[in-house]
Amino acid sequence: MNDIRSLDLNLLKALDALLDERNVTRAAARLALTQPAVSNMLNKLRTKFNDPLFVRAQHGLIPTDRALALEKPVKRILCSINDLLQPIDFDPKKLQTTFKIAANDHDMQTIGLPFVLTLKKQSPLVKVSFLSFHQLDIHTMLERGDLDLILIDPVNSPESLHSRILYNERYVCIMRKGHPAIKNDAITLDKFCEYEHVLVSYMGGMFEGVTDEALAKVGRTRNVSLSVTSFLLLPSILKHSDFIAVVPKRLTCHMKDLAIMEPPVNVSGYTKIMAWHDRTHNNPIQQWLRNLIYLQFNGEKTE
DNA sequence: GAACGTATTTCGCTAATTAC
DNA sequence: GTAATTAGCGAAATACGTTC
Repeated sequence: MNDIRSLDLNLLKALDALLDERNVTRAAARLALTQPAVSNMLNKLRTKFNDPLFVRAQHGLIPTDRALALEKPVKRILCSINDLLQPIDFDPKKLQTTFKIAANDHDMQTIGLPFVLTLKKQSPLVKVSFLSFHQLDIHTMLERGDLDLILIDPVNSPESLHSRILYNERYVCIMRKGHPAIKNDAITLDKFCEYEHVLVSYMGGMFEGVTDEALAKVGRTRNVSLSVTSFLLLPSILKHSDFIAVVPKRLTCHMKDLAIMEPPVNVSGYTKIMAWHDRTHNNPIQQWLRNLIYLQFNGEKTE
């Protein structure tokens, strides 16, 4: 009988895992079953949907059009069921879970650190895993539940995600205290362009950024002679050299022993958002997590 | 109707086989 | 060689009949 009475939800979980993994062995590992058990479930799914669903390839399985058509509805159904099973009221003190958040290095420091300190006071049993999102397939990881949340710029965020603005940021200029370019606790545009700069390029190898765009507008250039992949390297570089850097203002909270001043050119700031998948949109624990992060920067709960 | 025993079904395992 | 499928098995769950 091909109706809901004969449908085993575990078969949908198996189908979901098979669609993600395209491999019976890996799907079985994910479901904590043996490979033949999942092969058997696949056979039942084939009967249920009257379609082969997957055809064998040299390495793993290739989904049929029918299987691909089922992919999104199945994920949506499993997500809804998962939400149904979440407690309406939960006690943060007893909550035992791991939140997985992707962010760049300076967001881990400026957003992640204060968030974790607050979180641990409210939920001592919770674990947090920060992942550097560069070179990650963010959307797939969010869809599969390998990530809960990303901290990102709106321009780089996939459109299909839900998002919320955390804060607007502006840039400041930093260099070592006693730097020869400093005069009256400020720096002139000429001095700014005269000295060598260090720039952070997460993918590596870039020597131009928003500051160069701002300088170009006023017909000037600067000399970026050092490119690094992490903001965390900047303090030690700047302390022991005459390099200048332009960095997000929030980052300088952790750089008290450096000289911080307004850049002599109007560098556009940016907006930082958190983004999440529809899968977790209505999950009360995830909503609580998002509010906790939001409250780090904004006083009022609105979600 | 409750309790019990037996038959049947379902599920997941290991091992062997088959397909790519 | 790797990965999927099949066969056969045991354990657990479920269905059903019998007894009180």
